Amino acid sequence: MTPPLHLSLAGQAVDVLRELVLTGDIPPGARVNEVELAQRLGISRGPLREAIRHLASEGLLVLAPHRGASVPTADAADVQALFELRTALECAAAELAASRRTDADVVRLRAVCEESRRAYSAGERFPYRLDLAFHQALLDAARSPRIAEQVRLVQQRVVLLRSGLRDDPPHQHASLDDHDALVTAVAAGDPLRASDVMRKHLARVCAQMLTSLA
Amino acid sequence: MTPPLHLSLAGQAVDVLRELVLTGDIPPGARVNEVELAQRLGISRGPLREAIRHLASEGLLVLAPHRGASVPTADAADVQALFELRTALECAAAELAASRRTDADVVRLRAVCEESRRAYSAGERFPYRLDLAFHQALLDAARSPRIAEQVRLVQQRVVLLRSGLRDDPPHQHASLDDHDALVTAVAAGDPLRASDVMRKHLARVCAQMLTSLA
DNA sequence: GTGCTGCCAACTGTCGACAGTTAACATTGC
DNA sequence: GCAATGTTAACTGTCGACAGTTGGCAGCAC
Repeated sequence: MTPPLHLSLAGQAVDVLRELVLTGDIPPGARVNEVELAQRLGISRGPLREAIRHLASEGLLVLAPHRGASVPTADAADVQALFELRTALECAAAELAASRRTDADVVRLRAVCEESRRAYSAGERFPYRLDLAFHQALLDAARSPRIAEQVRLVQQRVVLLRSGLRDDPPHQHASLDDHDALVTAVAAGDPLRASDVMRKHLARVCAQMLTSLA
Repeated sequence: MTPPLHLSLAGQAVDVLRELVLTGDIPPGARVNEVELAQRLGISRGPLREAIRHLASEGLLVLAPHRGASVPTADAADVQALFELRTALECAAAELAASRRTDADVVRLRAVCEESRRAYSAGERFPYRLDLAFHQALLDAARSPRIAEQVRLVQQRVVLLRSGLRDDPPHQHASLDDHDALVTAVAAGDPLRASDVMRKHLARVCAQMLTSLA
């Protein structure tokens, strides 16, 4: 049922390598050996190099001349800069979502929120998977393909940052409330409030990430 | 005086090819023949392919499997989506600039505005070069490297769109006023107004671009 | 004349090998 | 012992060639 979206070896290598980086299989700071990884993937260096350059353009790898690629490590300034970008994008998305949402969008957002609360009440931690699902649902409601694409890339970098953090934070309840408030603002068609709630939500997430970093 | 920032052939090819696309030397819709262009640049296909993929990641080329790269053509929906992204980014940049600007930033912004008015009064049209310089100065004042990087990429796409448009628009005086209003808001340290002015400015530019397209 | 079928040229995707550079190690002089 | 220097191994940057696919063209049937 899942058609091989990428027929080319380079395309497949992008997917595999992205997973290797995001799961921490290749940890931040580690370097990528082209010949070794090419053998491991059973392909030649050509397609692998294209995959490496592609992931570098997504920010999942950094390139140094004659020194190859490595997984980036982030300091506090990087986190702040990244969240400034994320805030710009997702606040705009929240505004647009509040302006353009359909009933189906609201239903979907509410469903994700409820599932999140169920999972949280069930004693488990707030699954990050559902957090991503919520933000994705909001992006769908915004109907702005380019903003959605950029948010996807930024979220990927955030996932990479999280992979370096071991302790899951205690702010999950606040995030659940933020999401609910966001849905309320979007459902009410209130772009300003949606943007404002999103801004505060991301400020909290960013602050928590900065403390986890230190 | 211009140090070869990219020693590698691939890096040089990126610069050359980017210029070929942005100047319209390779017009929108045209396809890129790897062997032919490689010979023309005096390099092999390997580095050129890397350059092509890089520009594709910047949105200056689109790739079709087994059909190579071509310069993208944009319709009204593309322009709108692009300007939604640009608005999200530059409004955030305007906000940050209003919060973080130094006296030197304000001086620089005012200088660019005055030079623009001088050039406009001199009978010439408002040089697009100075428009870019203004937005660049604003980004410098915002001090958000990731937002600045993304704006740079979006502006590049806008330049590509403009290359397909022959008639320069009559809204230049309005843009000059917008820029002045923006500087005033930034100098006053008023993020909300800066963002609002920027939003309206970009809405005007976008609308004008859409009419030029039709 | 029209539609289909098979061939063909052109181009992209991929590979293996060579050349150049970097960084680490060993060596030498002090 | 320490610093500077020569050496070497490993890795990246680059190249030319082969294989597979795509789209167009000619030829044939109708």
